[in-house]
Amino acid sequence: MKLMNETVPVNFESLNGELVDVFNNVMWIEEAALKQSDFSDITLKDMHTIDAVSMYSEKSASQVAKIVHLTPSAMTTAIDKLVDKGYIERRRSNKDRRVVRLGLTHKGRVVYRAHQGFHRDLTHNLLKDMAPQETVIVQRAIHNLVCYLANVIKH
Amino acid sequence: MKLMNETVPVNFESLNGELVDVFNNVMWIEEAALKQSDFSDITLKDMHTIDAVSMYSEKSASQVAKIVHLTPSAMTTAIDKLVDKGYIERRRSNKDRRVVRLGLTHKGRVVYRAHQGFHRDLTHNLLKDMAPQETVIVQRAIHNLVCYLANVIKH
DNA sequence: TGATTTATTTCGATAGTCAAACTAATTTTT
DNA sequence: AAAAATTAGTTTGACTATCGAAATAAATCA
Repeated sequence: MKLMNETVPVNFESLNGELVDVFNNVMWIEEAALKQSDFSDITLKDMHTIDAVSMYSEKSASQVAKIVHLTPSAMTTAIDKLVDKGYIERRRSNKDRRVVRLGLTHKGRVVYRAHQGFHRDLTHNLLKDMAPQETVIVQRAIHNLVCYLANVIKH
Repeated sequence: MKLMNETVPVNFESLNGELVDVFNNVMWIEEAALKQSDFSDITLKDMHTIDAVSMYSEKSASQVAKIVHLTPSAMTTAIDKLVDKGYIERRRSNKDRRVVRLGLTHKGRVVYRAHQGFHRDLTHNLLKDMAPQETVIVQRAIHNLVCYLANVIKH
């Protein structure tokens, strides 16, 4: 375990604690919000699938599987469910008839936008009462995190 | 859907995107890191249970269940597994013999500290190359988020 | 004491996941 | 051009996590 030293700001531990809090809870809160919404028939994981399918590009099933870290077989059943519930459409590509192109239905686009709204609210609240030059610093911090995580991925 | 307006910094969308990235990926990265570690026999959810049991307080099974958002029955089986694997100890309270007090074994404390280390690394990297007065701003932002999420919980 | 509440466990059902085998379409090799 | 290898997706079977309802056990209340 690392010990604190003098160069670390005194409230490192409290920041760390709040960060852990955020990570442990966002997912659950998002899930709970979804259950109380008009789209209670899908889970947060379904939501992420819908998000990966997204609005404007026609991604293949395996591309989406990769994004959400599911195996192709799990993706198949996930899509089955979302097709049944009317959020996603399957179309066999004419170019290469092995591939399945995925797209959102009207209902899918509605829930996609709602989910985007949720995330925008988070971002707005992250920046609450911040001066423009302060928001830049926050942005740098989040960017640090993204870079670090990207590095962890490629060990 | 909220529209952007002039008071919002131009890179709101990019910050929002990176934040979504972080939320969608931390969990998965944490899970993957765990699989490659010496503790590949537990999942991230197990890790969060261990974290909730934590080092120094003797929490009951249902308290831990509440923290990690599991039903008591699911908690029972989750604990069974972690007891078998040697991470957690069950002790019946002498005060009230209905309640099960949970504690970490030596192995449990080791993995708990490793997990704390992971989170501390995240926090360190969030603050990478930041001046002390900048870290305060970042802390304020994260605190905003915690407060917002706490509000969402109690609708 | 008997009834009620509380903490945990057991049981049965359901849903999500993976790996392996399989189908169909495409590309490469010979 | 036929055969072999590759690729995209699906089906199947096994396993795990989770929940809700009922069971158990202990404490508290009337």
